[in-house]
Amino acid sequence: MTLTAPVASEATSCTPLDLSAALTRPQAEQLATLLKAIADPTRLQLVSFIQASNNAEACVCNLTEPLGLSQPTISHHLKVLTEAGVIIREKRGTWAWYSVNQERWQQLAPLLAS
Amino acid sequence: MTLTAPVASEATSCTPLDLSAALTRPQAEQLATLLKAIADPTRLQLVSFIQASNNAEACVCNLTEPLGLSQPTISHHLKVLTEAGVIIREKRGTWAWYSVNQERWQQLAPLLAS
DNA sequence: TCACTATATTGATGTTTATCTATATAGTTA
DNA sequence: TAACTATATAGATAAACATCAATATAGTGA
Repeated sequence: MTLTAPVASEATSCTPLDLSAALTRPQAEQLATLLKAIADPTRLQLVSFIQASNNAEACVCNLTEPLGLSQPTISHHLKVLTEAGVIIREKRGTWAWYSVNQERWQQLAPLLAS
Repeated sequence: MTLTAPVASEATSCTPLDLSAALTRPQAEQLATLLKAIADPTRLQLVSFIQASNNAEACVCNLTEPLGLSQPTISHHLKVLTEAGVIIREKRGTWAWYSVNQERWQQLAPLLAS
């Protein structure tokens, strides 16, 4: 004889939550994708460095040296940020100029204040 | 006319950026730690579920079923969120009640709207 | 005390990710 | 054309992480 499974209506057990106002899985996944893109110290510095540069744009070679990482690693991080829509890539000649998507970045401003 | 070089003043190498206004490494690491805590769809839903519950607090057993994950996994995620200061843990009897750190959560509001 | 319940911790496993070196691609200029 | 430069991609590796089953801890009540 096996033990009885927990009864759903048991008085002392947990009441189901009303989740009609909560984040759905797709919503949570989409938001997590954006947050993952910036949840890395190197990528946060990359965006900050681009923002702090002269015309609010920078190329890969500007960013490699101050971060002390290899060029492919910087390119990789910039790709992640670009695909998340946090920064924008514009090719001019052999250079790739990156600028900050201000609308997206402004959404993150409240978090940066802490 | 010839194609635009990067900037007339610099022919070959990149001009160093002025990073005096940019995020320092320790600042970036601290912020990344907070962002990592919420950059996960399950943890975003956990916070949202707690927020949506009756007194804006929930215990582990409330959260296990709607997420379809094991109890140890939920406890693990709640620990990550607690250590990041996103939620607050209060033990009452055998139950552990979790509530949202409203100040932190409000900083996310602009992102939730997008 | 003992049994039951709620939650936390441990240890293992498969997946993701940050990083490198090596190489490829593409634009510029001789 | 070839050489040079800036950037991207491929492949490998080690670390971090999400998850589970099993177990430990701690509170409650008979």
